[in-house]
Amino acid sequence: MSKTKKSLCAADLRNRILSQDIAPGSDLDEARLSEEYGISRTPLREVLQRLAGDGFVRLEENRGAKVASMDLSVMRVFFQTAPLIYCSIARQAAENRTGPQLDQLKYIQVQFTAAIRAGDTDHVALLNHAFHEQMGEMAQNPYLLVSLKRMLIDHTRFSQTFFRPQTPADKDRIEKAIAQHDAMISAIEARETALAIDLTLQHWDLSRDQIEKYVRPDPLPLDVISMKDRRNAV
Amino acid sequence: MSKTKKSLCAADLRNRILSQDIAPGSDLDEARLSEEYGISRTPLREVLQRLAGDGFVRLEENRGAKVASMDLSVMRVFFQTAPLIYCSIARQAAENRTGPQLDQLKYIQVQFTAAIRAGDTDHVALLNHAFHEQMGEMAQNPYLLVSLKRMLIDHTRFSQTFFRPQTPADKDRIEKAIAQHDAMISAIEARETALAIDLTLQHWDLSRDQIEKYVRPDPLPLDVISMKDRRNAV
DNA sequence: TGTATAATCTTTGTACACAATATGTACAAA
DNA sequence: TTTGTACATATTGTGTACAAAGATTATACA
Repeated sequence: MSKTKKSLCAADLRNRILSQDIAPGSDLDEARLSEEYGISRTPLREVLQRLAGDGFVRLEENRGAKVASMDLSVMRVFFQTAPLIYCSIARQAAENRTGPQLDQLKYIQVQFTAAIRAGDTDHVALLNHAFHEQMGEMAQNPYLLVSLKRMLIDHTRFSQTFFRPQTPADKDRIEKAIAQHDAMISAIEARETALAIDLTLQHWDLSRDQIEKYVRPDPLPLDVISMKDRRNAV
Repeated sequence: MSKTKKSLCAADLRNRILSQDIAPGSDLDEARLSEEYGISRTPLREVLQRLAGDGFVRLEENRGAKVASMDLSVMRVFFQTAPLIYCSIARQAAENRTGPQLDQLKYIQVQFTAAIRAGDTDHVALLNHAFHEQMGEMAQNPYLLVSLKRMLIDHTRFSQTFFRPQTPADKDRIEKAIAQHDAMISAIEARETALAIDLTLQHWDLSRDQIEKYVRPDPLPLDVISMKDRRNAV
């Protein structure tokens, strides 16, 4: 019973960090959290240790746990490394996947699509996360898997806005992402390694563009008058 | 004071696992270890949680901690993945290393060489481990670093025999490894990326051959008579 | 004698109390 | 106004006791 509480706590903290419900860099108060989740401080601390091991939080001596930060230097490395890891995973997923793993991937994709159709934006990002984590499991490569998991923590946090469409163009991009997932499933099922890698690169390009758009949005108008001028000019 | 005891415990367990003083797959008894290191079970459990996060041990629900196993399937993936990770790390180490990091690498190499000259085989493997971990730090890529660390855990355990030379040929190989380390330091210092990668591949080849030789040793003689026959024949 | 089940023992998990350390605030001195 | 120090407060770290789960042994029965 209390085991459930503990794993529930771990899962909830995980999701809250991924969805930026708890902001990067923020402090986690042991006493508060242990009360919130109805467990004692001892097991809560163990949960934090595990989250630290998986890279969700960072433990500082006598200063408790902080949510993993996302500074600019990390972001640079993220963009640099993502294609390598994602493609390596895709290759091995196509080569090594098992039947049950594929079924699980399809099941996640069904939920993912349903969440988008239902406008359940909070879950969409987490289900997208689960999709790519499942691909990681399918690769059956524990060394690359840890890298992938680290990347996904940041990727999911970066792409929070991706699944909150504002414009029709945003909705198109999401539809494209769904289609790419479907295509990846087919490629992996057919063990078409080269295709799986190619689709992964396309999927990455789509996601990267969206993240860049979020990080470097269109500048605010300089002033109202210039806006009017420009509009008249057009 | 007790903080020291705790980190000492963590470091010692780490080293004992790396040097196979504690065998892969073996159980770790909390009560016994906490007594052995003079700390209470609570902090010891935290140490184990951390080691689990770093991939040294594996925690099982209500069954405590076991040292990470090394089965055949893992080994296959290890050989498959090592060049990718090691070369990626070498590239970025050459590109991103800082001065102090380089100094640290040189310092480790001095200790490494000295330990070999002194025949201090126990420490040699750990210093080799430290050398490659430091290269990982220099790459400044947290995503790849976690992969590298996982690889190094297994690599160090695999190559226990490497640094216990039996034949003159073994000693030659160790000298070659020292020279390769030195060359890598120079390449990284000069930021010669391509050279660093090339040296890393050579270093990997050397290590891989040695591991293979350990895993698949020369077969025992079928019987004494045949041995004599063969010797006379030669 | 072999198997199933109960009792016992061993080991892990949790709660809580207390100790150690860090943080914040008030006040004094430069 | 700024800097340094002492004290109060808050938060984290550790030890111990107890609860819960697994493993083992003993015993009953077929």
